[in-house]
Amino acid sequence: MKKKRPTLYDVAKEANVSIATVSNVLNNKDEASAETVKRVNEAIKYLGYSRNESARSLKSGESKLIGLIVPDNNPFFTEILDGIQEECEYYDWQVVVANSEESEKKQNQLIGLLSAQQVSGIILAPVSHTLGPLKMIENAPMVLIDREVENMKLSVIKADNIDGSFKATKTLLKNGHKRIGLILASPGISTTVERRQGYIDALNSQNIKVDDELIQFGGNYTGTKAQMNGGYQAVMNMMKLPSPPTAIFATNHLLMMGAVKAIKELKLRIPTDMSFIGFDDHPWQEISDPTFTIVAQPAFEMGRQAVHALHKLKSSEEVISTSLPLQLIIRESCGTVK
Amino acid sequence: MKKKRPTLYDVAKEANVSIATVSNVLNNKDEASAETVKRVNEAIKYLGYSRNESARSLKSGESKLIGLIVPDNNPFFTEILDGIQEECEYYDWQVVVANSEESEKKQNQLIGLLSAQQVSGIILAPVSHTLGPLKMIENAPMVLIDREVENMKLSVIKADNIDGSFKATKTLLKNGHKRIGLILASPGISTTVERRQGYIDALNSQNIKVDDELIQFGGNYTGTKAQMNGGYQAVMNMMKLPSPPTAIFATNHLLMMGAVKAIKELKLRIPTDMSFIGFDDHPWQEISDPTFTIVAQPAFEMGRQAVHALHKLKSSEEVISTSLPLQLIIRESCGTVK
DNA sequence: GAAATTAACTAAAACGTTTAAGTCACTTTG
DNA sequence: CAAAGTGACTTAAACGTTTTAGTTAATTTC
Repeated sequence: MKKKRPTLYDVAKEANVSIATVSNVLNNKDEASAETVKRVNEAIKYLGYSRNESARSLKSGESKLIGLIVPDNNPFFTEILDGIQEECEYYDWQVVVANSEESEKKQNQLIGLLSAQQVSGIILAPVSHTLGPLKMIENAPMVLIDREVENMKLSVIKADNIDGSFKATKTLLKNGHKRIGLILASPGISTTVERRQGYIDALNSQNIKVDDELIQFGGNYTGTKAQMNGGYQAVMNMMKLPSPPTAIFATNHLLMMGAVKAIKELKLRIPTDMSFIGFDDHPWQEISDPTFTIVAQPAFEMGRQAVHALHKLKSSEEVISTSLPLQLIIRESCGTVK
Repeated sequence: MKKKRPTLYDVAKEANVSIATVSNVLNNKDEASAETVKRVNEAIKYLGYSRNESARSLKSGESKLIGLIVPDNNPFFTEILDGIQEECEYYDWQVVVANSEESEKKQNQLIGLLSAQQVSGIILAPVSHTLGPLKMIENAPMVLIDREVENMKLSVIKADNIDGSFKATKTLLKNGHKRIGLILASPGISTTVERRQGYIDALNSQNIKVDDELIQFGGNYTGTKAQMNGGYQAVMNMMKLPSPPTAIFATNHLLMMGAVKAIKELKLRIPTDMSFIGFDDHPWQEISDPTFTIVAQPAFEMGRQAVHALHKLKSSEEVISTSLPLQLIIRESCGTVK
């Protein structure tokens, strides 16, 4: 079954040199004669030798792995992963993907497990506003993605949520809506705070009073089903109000699906009876009926930049903070108010 | 920035014992007195010690990592990843996720990189019918997922594609359809072969002749956009036929979306003008209008079972082959023929 | 033409574990 | 009461690399 892999020593014996020379050849250290290089390379090929990265990483204190900790394997983070993988190819890193399931305890455990693996760095989408005992983050360079934490100067690659939310809300306002329902995820993460802020800023800019009953948190629970259900309940709650909203803005993909489900169940038609703006673009939104206006996140790019930031952090201790612009894609789901 | 982590040696010094004793305590070897165990554990806590997995894996020849190689980061494989992660928690493994982008060359490279990392095993969704030089697979135990390869007795966890496809086709036939368009992915993978077979079996069972023009391969290209486009083109081609299909069966998620897009562009209504069955269930299919009848794959369960099969393979050299049943979920998208 | 430099190597230590093989002071056994 | 065990340790080797500090012979320098 599992054969013993050849080692440097085997190659050295085959090529009649010392293991140091083989190592030099492998690392292009330019200290061997052309003839020796050739002989060593032939031996490597003949034996099918490849490095043992465990040994290397023991020696160097660092593996060629980076850790990615996401709170959920949803399409948004999958696209981020895609970007991360693409950029990692350049640095010759592999990605260990772990799921914190929005649990702080699990997140901290995972940070521990990953740094035990001697990962070269960690890309983290934190589950809350704060990071636990700093001890852990001393072990591996860390870059935050999508979400920020308070009081720490860490590199973070995120979206400009305030602006994205502002633009979406403004669009609804321009279409004449005065009562706009906002469906947010958990209040414990920075994206929620920012998306709420953008909404409030937009209302303020038109001198419309913020009605807290129109702001619902649908993401207090974890897991796909629960988040969808959060969006569903949020709509149900809002529509029971004496003066229900004429438009709804759902600030993530799962909340959006739950919300649309509720709207459908209530036999309200989009955009005729209800205007709707969602978050996170996905192909199906282009083919659904109606097609959905959404705030699109540059998830792939975020992934790429996070890897880049990690590398920067490692090579020059430089802390990078980027807010990438969000794009409002107008489709059919928001009309003018009746 | 990066602090040196304490080692066994530091703990040993702190607790006034040898490193062997510390190691024994760490591994619950039951060779130390209760008092010593306590002292060692205190030292571990005090110093914030945790194992260096690189050293362990150098010694043991095996890391606590497993590799997952997918051809694409799509929702299907993401759900598989979810299942893999859940099951890995039990075995205390972490998952390195790599993307072969449906390229055989890349796939083989990745197998090499992962086994260089001394992964405990590899879960692979192969990009073609054959596996390259066997040399590679001797290095790490391997379990195939979703797709099979020829002439190799490897563990494989897959879906019963023939039956799933048979059931879907049969349903369309029962509804009176005689010309059913089939949209397949790349002919180079086993799922395509099987889904085609199920379709043919169903037609044969009703004595309906197979028309090759109704079988389109939409997945010869790689990448999300390209696959969707493949589905789109497939529909466009079929609808140009003198006698176009009255129903379409798209055999994966991306092809389905492309196909629906084309149908929409052609101003055909589902299910009034065209019946439709898709593949892979996703929440949006429940809220779209119409809702879609689909063949659902137990992706999460496949992930779990793959990890389990890997463990079985390692512990007892037992090769497991499983075909999990597919479920046809009937919704609104397929009606009776006019 | 002796001293210094260079090219092409090699020997050995080190990274942090695990483990086989001791050691030593006490029991236990027959 | 000598032999054999046992409990609680320790020593040192080994895993496969990288790297520092040599070594040796050939070549350059003045």
